[in-house]
This record gives sequence, C-alpha cells and structure tokens, in this order.
Amino acid sequence: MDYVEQVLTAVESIPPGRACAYSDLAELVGRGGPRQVGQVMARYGDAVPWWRVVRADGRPARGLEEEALARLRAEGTPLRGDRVDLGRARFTFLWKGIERDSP
DNA sequence: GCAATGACTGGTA
DNA sequence: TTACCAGCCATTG
Repeated sequence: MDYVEQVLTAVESIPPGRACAYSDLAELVGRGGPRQVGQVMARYGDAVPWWRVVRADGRPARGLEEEALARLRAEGTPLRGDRVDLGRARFTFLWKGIERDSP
C-alpha cells in the first residue's frame, strides 16, 4: 500500500463534524511526518475531505482557510473563532479498518 | 545519488 | 496572543 494511499484512506475515514491534525495522520500511518502528509494533501487532497485536516494549532491549511472554515461550519465542526477546537473536534482514530505497515 | 522542497511541529521569546 | 527557529522525511528534479 502506497504512502499516498494510506494517507488518503485515513483522511477519508474522518467523520463529518470532526477534524484532526497532520501529525495525527502521520502517526496513524506510522510513516513519515506531518509534512509528508501535507505534501500528499497538496497533490491529491482534492479527492478527499481535506478540510477536516488542520494544523496542530487548529488553523486550516495555508491558503484554504476560508474554504475550509466554510465547510467545517457547514458540518457543525466545533470552532473557536477562526480555528478548529481540536479539544472537542479531534478524531481519535480507534479504527480497525486500516492496515498498518508494522504494528 | 544528492540537494531542494513543503497544506508541519514543538519549543522558546 | 503572534514570531522565529531548528528538526523533520517522502517526494522530486
């Protein structure tokens, strides 16, 4: 399974009204770091709910803040001003449907 | 094969 | 609260 595919699958599994940080996804796929996740999103993000992926401080991706905020509001994601309230919105990946490279 | 590039992070000021 | 900085690592040229 490609790194890209892992990241995209992870993003797709974030439920509406929730969000998570790049670092969370990076840890989940168990490979690379937040920046690698960002690279994947920059290339293939348009195929997944990218607005549910935000920075660790709760701010959406660079240059897409307005777009992301609008979508997040529409989904009822907990926001605190112009940032996602990760304290409440953070999605804890308890999933069992995703394969990891090495447990 | 090496150097540059990021939709980033966490610490410190 | 924001600003700056060193570290990060798969992908790209």
